[in-house]
Amino acid sequence: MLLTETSRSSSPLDEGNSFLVRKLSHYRNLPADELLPLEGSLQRSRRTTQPRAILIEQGEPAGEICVILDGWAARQKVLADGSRQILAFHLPGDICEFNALLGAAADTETIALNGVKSARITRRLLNELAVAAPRVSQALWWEALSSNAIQREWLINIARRSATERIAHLLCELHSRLLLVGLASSTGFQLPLTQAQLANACAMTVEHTNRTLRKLRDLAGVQFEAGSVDFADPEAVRSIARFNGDYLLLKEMRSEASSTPFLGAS
Amino acid sequence: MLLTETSRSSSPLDEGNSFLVRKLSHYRNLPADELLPLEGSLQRSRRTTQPRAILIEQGEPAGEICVILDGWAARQKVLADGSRQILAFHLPGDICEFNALLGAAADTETIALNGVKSARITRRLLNELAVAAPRVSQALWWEALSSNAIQREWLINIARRSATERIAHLLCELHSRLLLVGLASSTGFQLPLTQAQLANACAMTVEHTNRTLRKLRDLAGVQFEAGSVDFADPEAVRSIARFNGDYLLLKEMRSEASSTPFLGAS
DNA sequence: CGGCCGGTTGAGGACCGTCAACTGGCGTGG
DNA sequence: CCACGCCAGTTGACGGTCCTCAACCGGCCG
Repeated sequence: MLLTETSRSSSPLDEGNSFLVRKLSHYRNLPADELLPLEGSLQRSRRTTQPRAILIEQGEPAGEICVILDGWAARQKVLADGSRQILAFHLPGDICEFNALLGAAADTETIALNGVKSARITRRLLNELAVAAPRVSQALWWEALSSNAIQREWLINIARRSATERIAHLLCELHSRLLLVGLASSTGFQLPLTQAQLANACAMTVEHTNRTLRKLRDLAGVQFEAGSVDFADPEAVRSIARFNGDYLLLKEMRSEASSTPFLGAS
Repeated sequence: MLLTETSRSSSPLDEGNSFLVRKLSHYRNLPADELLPLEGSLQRSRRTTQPRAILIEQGEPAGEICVILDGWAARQKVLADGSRQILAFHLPGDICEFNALLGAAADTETIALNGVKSARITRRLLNELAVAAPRVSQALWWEALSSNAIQREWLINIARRSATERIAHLLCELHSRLLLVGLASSTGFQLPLTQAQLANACAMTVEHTNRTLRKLRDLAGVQFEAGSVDFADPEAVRSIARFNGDYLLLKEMRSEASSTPFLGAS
């Protein structure tokens, strides 16, 4: 069965923070006392964004990063002709706009795909975590690496794979990422995307995406309905996609990787 | 005329460091005394790599980053079938594998395209710079942002542009980046790439790349010969590519962007 | 000399985009 | 209440961009 946020939050304070914490804990063992400052801060900076509304505006020099507590977001670039290209999907537990920490204006915009609950991590908090919670700090930066690796894999997806492989690969990636935070079963997950958004992310037309989805259903029994996906045979889908999830960097960090990146107040 | 490294190095100590320093100085005004530790370190860690040889091996958990002092490199991912996809070109003054700082094993390999002179920046040096040379440290991290932005733009290039636009856009990007370090004239630059490498980076076949280059020559007078490119009409090429270089983040950093990222020793 | 590599050209076809039309669901407003 | 419009999804016909396969050229080097 598919887990939802509310069905698994244990305490009021914990509510909504757990996806990020759960993911970070996969990277590294994190003692509870190190997690408290992060969890508290996320709790205090919660906000809600409506579907289709802008979560992070282009040109916004934030100086803080955005954590998706619940819901899906998409990072996209607005092109000269007004069209948009989706560059990344942000799922619960993901961190958006790591580069905002340097004070750079975002050259992309991030929109909410469905109702999104988010929170912010300030530069100051990151500084404090680097000293007071080095393991948490490391895990956060590991997350940034993972995010870059996903960006690179998207390039490969579009550059080298056929339409069928491409869609299948994206679905496998989303499945793996959602599994990590407990938002997928072994054979399916909630997918709050229209075919147009799926098409955009895969650099295809809507029509061809539609036909490709049909093909995936015929080939591997992939079911799309009512905002959810079900893999009748997950291994078949991964095989079609030639999916290898190593790039997600999900395997545990070597703990002797003793660098603790943090931001110093200047 | 095209400038070469040797023709513009002023002092022996300065030799080969100047491309990085020149680029960083575009981001931010850097006092000479802050630059000394960086320049000295680069000087001490110089190494040379032969054409086609591996500069950074896949799986290598470096803990230090690599600076291209001279020559071109390519970051590429080896796929399951043994083929490779080029993800980025690294030009003189560029920094490779920023993620290596966290101790992550590289999931890509970086090869030298021609003879490459490189140097390393250790985590320890970055820590010291963050304290002793905050402006240099900021500029280095700004460079990392620029590198990520280029990665995103490559996705857009492959996702949304036709073959002609795609090649033209890549050429415009390389031109802008080389101009920044003084390695291009207003109408051309040295291009140490085979058509096969150009094709790979643009996700096209060699044959179609060849025909596209011919088309670019017919449309905009772009000349390819003997490892160099000449734009008869640079503005025409940019127009074909719909090139807008804002994503390169070349405009000067706001100096009130007062975050000083650095790595703390743990 | 022969082999290899990079570049070039041609013919044919596949994959995917374009254009067009139609469906069903949903909310709005007459 | 139904009419209407809009949006997401679906299907078909057609065409173009780009890939595949094949061949050839010139330069370089052993």
